[in-house]
Amino acid sequence: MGCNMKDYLERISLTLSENSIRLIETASQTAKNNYLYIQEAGYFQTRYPYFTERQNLNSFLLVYTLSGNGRLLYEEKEYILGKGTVFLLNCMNHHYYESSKDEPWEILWIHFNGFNASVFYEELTKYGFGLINLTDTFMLESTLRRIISLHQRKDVHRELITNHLIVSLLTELVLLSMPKDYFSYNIPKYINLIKNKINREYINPIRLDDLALEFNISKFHMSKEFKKYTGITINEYLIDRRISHAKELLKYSELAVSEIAYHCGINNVSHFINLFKEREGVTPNVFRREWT
DNA sequence: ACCGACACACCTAACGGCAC
DNA sequence: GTGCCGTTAGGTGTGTCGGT
Repeated sequence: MGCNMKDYLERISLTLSENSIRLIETASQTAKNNYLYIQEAGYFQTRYPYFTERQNLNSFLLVYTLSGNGRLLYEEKEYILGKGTVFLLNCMNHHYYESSKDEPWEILWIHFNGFNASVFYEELTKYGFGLINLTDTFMLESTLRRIISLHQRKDVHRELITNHLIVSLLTELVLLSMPKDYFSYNIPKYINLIKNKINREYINPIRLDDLALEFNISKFHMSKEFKKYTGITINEYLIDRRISHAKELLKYSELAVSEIAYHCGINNVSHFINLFKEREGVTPNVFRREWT
């Protein structure tokens, strides 16, 4: 091995209690190609001088503190790990964590990887890396224990179930880590009013200038805020609504494509076909044939 | 919270292809 | 030929970045 940046680094001091558990797994090819899968998992009761330092390991590490205190260094910042905190690391990045000197540090942890694992990590760190503090830790703790138990028992279906468990666990964490702004109670009123208007009136032409005028707000600001709180642009929302209605008419009516376009507020057939194909991958008629 | 500028997605119009 | 579906090119409205 050379000495370039890609080199794997690991320094460890394992100071563990006797009832600690470390499971090392070898996932099947199916799991590696299609699932989120466990590489290692365990329950550690650690005490000083327990520590781990690593870099360039192709794995994600989730650690949940059951009790005691730990310390984490990641992306040049220090974090104190108390009871109930969770963190998720990309082990390619340099990281160091250790048990505190004062009291034992008790943790549940999983090293995982797999299809789209990085998507969850990126989603979770979209607004920067941080510890996650849970008010209700029951789901997380029981899920981690169940994953460990599945692998201890060598359960026949462990890979499939573990995939499901990791996905739902990460989904929960992503939702919890979202900034408060993204929850409904902080959404400006006019965002929902715009949505309602589009839902009611998508058959008519709807222009940004008119919306801005109606809600007495700058067009630019309105566009930006709508995208921020809904994840899509106003026009995209409008088109989604129209295409959804079109799909319903294609499936459950005998109307011609040109008629359907008109009924959905798109007064130009060719444009309707373009939009439909772009979103559904097939033209309206092909879609109709596939569904009837 | 608002605005200017610019890239680009959207929309329109014109037209080609196909079935009848 | 006629009607309907689908493609394409070019003008225009929209989204977004960066600034106030």
